[in-house]
Amino acid sequence: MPKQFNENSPEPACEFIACEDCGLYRLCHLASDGEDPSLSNALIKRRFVLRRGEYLYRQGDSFHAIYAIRLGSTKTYIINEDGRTQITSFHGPGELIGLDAIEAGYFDSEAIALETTSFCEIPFSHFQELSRQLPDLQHQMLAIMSRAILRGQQMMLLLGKKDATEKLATYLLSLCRHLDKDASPTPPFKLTMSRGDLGNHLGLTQETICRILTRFQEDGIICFQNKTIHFLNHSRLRELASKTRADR
Amino acid sequence: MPKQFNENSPEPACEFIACEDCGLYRLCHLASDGEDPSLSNALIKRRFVLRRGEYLYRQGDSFHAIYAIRLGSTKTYIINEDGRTQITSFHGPGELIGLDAIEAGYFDSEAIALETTSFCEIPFSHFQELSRQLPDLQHQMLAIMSRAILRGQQMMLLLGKKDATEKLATYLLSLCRHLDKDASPTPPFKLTMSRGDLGNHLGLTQETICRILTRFQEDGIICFQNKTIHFLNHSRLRELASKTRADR
DNA sequence: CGCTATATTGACCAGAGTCAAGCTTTGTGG
DNA sequence: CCACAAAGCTTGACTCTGGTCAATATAGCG
Repeated sequence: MPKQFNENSPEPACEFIACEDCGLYRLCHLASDGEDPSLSNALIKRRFVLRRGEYLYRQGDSFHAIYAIRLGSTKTYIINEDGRTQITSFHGPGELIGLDAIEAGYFDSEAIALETTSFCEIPFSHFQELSRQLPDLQHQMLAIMSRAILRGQQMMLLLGKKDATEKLATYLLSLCRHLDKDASPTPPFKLTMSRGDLGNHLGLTQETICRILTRFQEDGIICFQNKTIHFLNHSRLRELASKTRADR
Repeated sequence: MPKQFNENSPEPACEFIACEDCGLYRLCHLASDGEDPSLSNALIKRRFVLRRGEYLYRQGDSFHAIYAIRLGSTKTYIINEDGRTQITSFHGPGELIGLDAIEAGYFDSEAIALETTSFCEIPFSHFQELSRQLPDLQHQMLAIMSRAILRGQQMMLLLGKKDATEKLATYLLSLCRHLDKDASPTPPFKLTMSRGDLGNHLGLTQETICRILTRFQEDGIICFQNKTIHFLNHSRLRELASKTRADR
């Protein structure tokens, strides 16, 4: 039950991601900047908000739109026949969700808001119509999907070849990329997912996540208090993310 | 150094995959069946053959084409900073290779022939030109990439949540899908990759692969002799591929 | 202000990795 | 065509990382 998002709501607009920083920007920009000004805003149908725990879509839902996060975060996971789940990605502002359902026409995965989260919805039919007029739009979409495939491959490497310490260090580093570079120590960062979710995503248990976070803190690499985390030593984290040693 | 493939070579043509069974079919078919007959064969630039161990492309090579396998098999892998590799997929007849390089414009992965392998090459520029005239071509490409993303997600589930037995059973089952359904026992199937490669792909060691293959044979599920394998009990394999038990 | 979900920490254990030895297959050159 | 080398496969013994189970502690929520 997504409720319509009110542009004039009391929520602080400044925290929303700027369109220029959105993964959709090159799509939207092409559309609104095209030769025909009537294309303006043709891509985005609506914006809406979900609260923590609400589903963006569920397994079996039919696919008709892709989504971009304006503010907030989600987790996306697939479900095995026996009920086990694998969180395939966490998404934050500017990231796209739903690309995996284009072929089948329905979702095999589920997406849930981890906190109050605001989305842009791009109906796939809008995208298809527009892209007949703007071939570059097509290319941008291919680029976006190509990037999603690359991310999947990096995830396979992490899950298949890294030990627990490397996994967590790698993930924490990927969070830093979104933050101000180089700044060390960084401003506080909020982990919106639970330890269990983080473990699930990385192929570990929540207990292992706890233990390693504690160790990183003892070693002065991070400083955390529940969900809030400071990164104190980026370069050490980078070393830990891929220890040099013989190939397995 | 790919050598030009000779259509009139003495190799048995019957073993090549039929175009109708190729992952590219819907692309090629659209192109050669379009309203403008001059589009015929505009997609495929050439066909060529690689021998075992020869590279289709290497890390850093610039991207200009995607490839379809006509006959044979390849492995594709990515390389971590520390030199560890993760085989992200094995490809057989009808499958597409190179989709991960579209965004960057160069390959971050490498692809190697596991045996003598014959390819169709589709220059990406051909595809882009044609797709301006045939919007359906674009949609087919999105579908193909969407499927690649799904495969990646299934791989994450396998690597992150399954134990060694389940991993191998799942992989063996995926091989069966390509074979004649239901037939049990199936005709002999050739594993073209080494035990080490198979282990690498599944997040295991070659020793573990050996031990589990031996166990499967003792249990009458498969029968193998070196690289040749017969599937004797599909349903048991299906049970092993996802043991019912509590979610981790 | 209690209740529930989440997080932390410890003790113990098992699955898969490592190391090592021997075997088989494949490929090469004489 | 054979001999030898190299690569790949198999099996066993042992180790160790990270999972499991369990007991608190803490945070967030109504």
